[in-house]
Amino acid sequence: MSSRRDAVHDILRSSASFRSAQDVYAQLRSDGAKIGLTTVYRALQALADGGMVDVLRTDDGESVYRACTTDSHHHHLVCRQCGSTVEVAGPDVERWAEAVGAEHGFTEVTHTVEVFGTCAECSVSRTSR
Amino acid sequence: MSSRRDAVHDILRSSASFRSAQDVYAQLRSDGAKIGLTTVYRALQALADGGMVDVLRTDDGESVYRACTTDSHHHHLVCRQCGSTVEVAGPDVERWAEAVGAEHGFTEVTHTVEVFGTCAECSVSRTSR
DNA sequence: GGCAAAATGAAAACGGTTGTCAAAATCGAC
DNA sequence: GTCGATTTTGACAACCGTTTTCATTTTGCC
Ligand SMILES: [Zn+2]
Ligand SMILES: [Zn+2]
Ligand SMILES: [Zn+2]
Ligand SMILES: [Zn+2]
Repeated sequence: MSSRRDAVHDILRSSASFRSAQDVYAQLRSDGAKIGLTTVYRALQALADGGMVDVLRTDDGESVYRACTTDSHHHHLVCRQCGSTVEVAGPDVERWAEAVGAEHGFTEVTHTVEVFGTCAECSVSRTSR
Repeated sequence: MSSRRDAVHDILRSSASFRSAQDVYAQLRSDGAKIGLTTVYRALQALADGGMVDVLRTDDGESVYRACTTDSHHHHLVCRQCGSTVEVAGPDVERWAEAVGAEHGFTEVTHTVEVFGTCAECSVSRTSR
């Protein structure tokens, strides 16, 4: 179908970290791909809508995308420096969120949970500097 | 000190839901206050920096602020419809986040956790429509 | 009062994202 | 293959929340 969408998807699949639209666009262009920024935005949106990629917002309001390997519900442990990400499961957290919602009479309860830190690699390069 | 900052703070303290800068600005103006939008942004920023108010980002990228009553670390259960918010504690979640970080060699671990749902009141008005 | 420092706000700039719309690629008959 | 209809594309403009700028006003202090 859409080779451009596949190209965008491929970039994400080959990256361990969350990537922004402009980021993906820049890499595609430097890889020689003939694609416009608008199309990258549309592709990412479509992939996110279809549940093919995960999205989250950075502190400075940028949307970043990642092709996670786990199909089931999960969360992320993200390195603040290098952006490398580990998918993590938290059954206790899932239950806790549901319970908290129910306890206060809330329905259709969802949650956003992200964990940030400095990964081992970045810790080393920082302390050894 | 700053009477404008207090005015902004007061608006937040008198509201149970998270409010945006423009939102607070509109209310202050309609209350007859003589204040500029820039000052509202600055006041909210200062309050957030000083830990006087909590901030979170909505799905559409807007920063919203709330003067929480709890001084200690907590999270929020937010109604998707009316925005009314309950402060919730989750000791288990705190421990889980720390553990997950440590398990993967991450240091300086922080987390963002928010629970969303439809509050009891909004559920009623929805079903009875 | 007089003066330096801080606060204020109107307007412009910013930056990520979305809308527009005409051109290009793709599809589906014939 | 041709030709028209449909979809996709992308340069550019518009959008919108937020930040910066900078001249003016207010505040704190003597
Ligand atoms: Zn790292
Ligand atoms: Zn979860
Ligand atoms: Zn509600
Ligand atoms: Zn917490």
